[in-house]
Amino acid sequence: MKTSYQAQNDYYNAASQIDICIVNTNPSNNAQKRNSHRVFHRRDSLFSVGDHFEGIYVLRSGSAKSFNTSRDGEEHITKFYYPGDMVGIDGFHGHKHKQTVRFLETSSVCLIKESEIHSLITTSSVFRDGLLQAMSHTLACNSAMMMCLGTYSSEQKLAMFLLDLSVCFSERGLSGSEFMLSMTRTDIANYLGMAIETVSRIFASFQQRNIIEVQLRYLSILDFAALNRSVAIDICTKPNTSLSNPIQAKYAMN
Amino acid sequence: MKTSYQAQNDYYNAASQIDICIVNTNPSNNAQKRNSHRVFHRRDSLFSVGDHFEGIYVLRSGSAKSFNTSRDGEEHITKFYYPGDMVGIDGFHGHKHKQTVRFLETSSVCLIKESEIHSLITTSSVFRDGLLQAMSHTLACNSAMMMCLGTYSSEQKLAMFLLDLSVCFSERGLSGSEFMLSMTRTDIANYLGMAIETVSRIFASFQQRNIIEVQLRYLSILDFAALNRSVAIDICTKPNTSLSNPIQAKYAMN
DNA sequence: CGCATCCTTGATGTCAATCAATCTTAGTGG
DNA sequence: CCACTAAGATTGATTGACATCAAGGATGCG
Repeated sequence: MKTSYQAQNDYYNAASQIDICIVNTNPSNNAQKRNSHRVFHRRDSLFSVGDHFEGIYVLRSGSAKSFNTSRDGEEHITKFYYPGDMVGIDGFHGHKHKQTVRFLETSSVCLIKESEIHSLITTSSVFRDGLLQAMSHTLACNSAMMMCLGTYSSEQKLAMFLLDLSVCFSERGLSGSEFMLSMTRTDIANYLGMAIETVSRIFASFQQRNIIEVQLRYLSILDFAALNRSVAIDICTKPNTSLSNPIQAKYAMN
Repeated sequence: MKTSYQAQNDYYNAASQIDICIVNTNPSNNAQKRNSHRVFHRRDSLFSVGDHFEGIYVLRSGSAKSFNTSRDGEEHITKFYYPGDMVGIDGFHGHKHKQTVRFLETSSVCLIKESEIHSLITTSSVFRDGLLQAMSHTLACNSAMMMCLGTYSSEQKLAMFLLDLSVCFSERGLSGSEFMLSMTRTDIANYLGMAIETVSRIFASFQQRNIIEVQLRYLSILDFAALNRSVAIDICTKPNTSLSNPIQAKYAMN
């Protein structure tokens, strides 16, 4: 199956707030900035639990995951990162990173050193607002994720995951309906707090119902409305309520 | 059953970073500060989803919960707040609050207006560091919570919840082994993503095993080690592994 | 090619949600 | 003060969603 789709997670003119800030406020030291760029490969770690905090990283290309480790050595993925995302904010507290960040593919990052952050915060109101808003936004996302983990069924979790990914790619100027998953099924399962077999089964179920088309890492969303419905009302369990409730589109349908 | 225990969640000389910051950096406008204090009662809302963001609140006494609402009207509690906690950081993004904060008992809060925040950030490095660290710490807590919701069994969730509460009260100068729960069973269940009946059953089970003593809102932890073990290795399901793994105490035992 | 990683699919077991009934506590008004 | 009500909490019985166990197929790299 050779479908034409865009290469994923390439460098793009990152329109993230933080990125804009740096460019706007510090046009002079672009050379210095470029020096702080670094390239990593799949399975490389950007930093690990306990590592000294140097500053915030901005992901320029590729993708990554962050996870923390429980006492018994189990890992739990808390977030996937895509170009433009800030990575490593968790390190301000105690100057140590609380989780590990590992790349899912060849990626490049740019470091904003802590000293830079402090000076930018005081000198640039754009940067300050950007940082506060980014953090604030992250907190809101975390809340949504907690709700998802705590109350959604496996099918709802996966539907939400796909819709979120879709939005994520759309925001980055890529197709929101056809993309490559840069993470394994194991990663997805871990992230959503379910068994890998369940992920597989629900993907199969979605495919059978013509909601998605999935072939290993390649994924295409065929029926956004169905996914949306699935998040609002679990398809399998309560078919009776699906008629009484109007479909509320949380996500734009492309 | 009339046991002597401290009144909970009273005003205390809040030692939170943010609090210290304000006092240290703005000793002049204490009068003004006091004007921004407000008192609320049980079931009152500090703000609701969509409300305009005015600034960050610091909880001075009492307790509160924050929750967001899904499309079908279901609520999900994302956090409980105790004196010294910052409330409302989620509002920076878009100047609107993304969740509702509601009080669990009579409480008082102090507002740090957005304009104040901006000026404090630029003028006071103590405040700046405090804010960044507090946010960073919150992110780390969120990660831990996600891990809990995603991978822990109900018993582990509840054990962790109790231990976290214990630490929370200890940090605030109250007893970490004997305290009042200011939230209902329903709130606890909602927060941990489980059924209220399960909460009740596990409380009963803990009590039977002499791990805790619980009488409605009153709770006393008798066996910290057991709770710790429970978090590390689920007591019921895998008794065979409990011998091979040494007990690693995440929480200090009081 | 051969090995390791990743993914899929079926059979079985179990944890916890749900349903249902009862009891307790707290709040209200006569 | 006590009846009355509503909210909160407990306990038991049943069911279902999902994890686990087990086996096999696909993919990709050295």
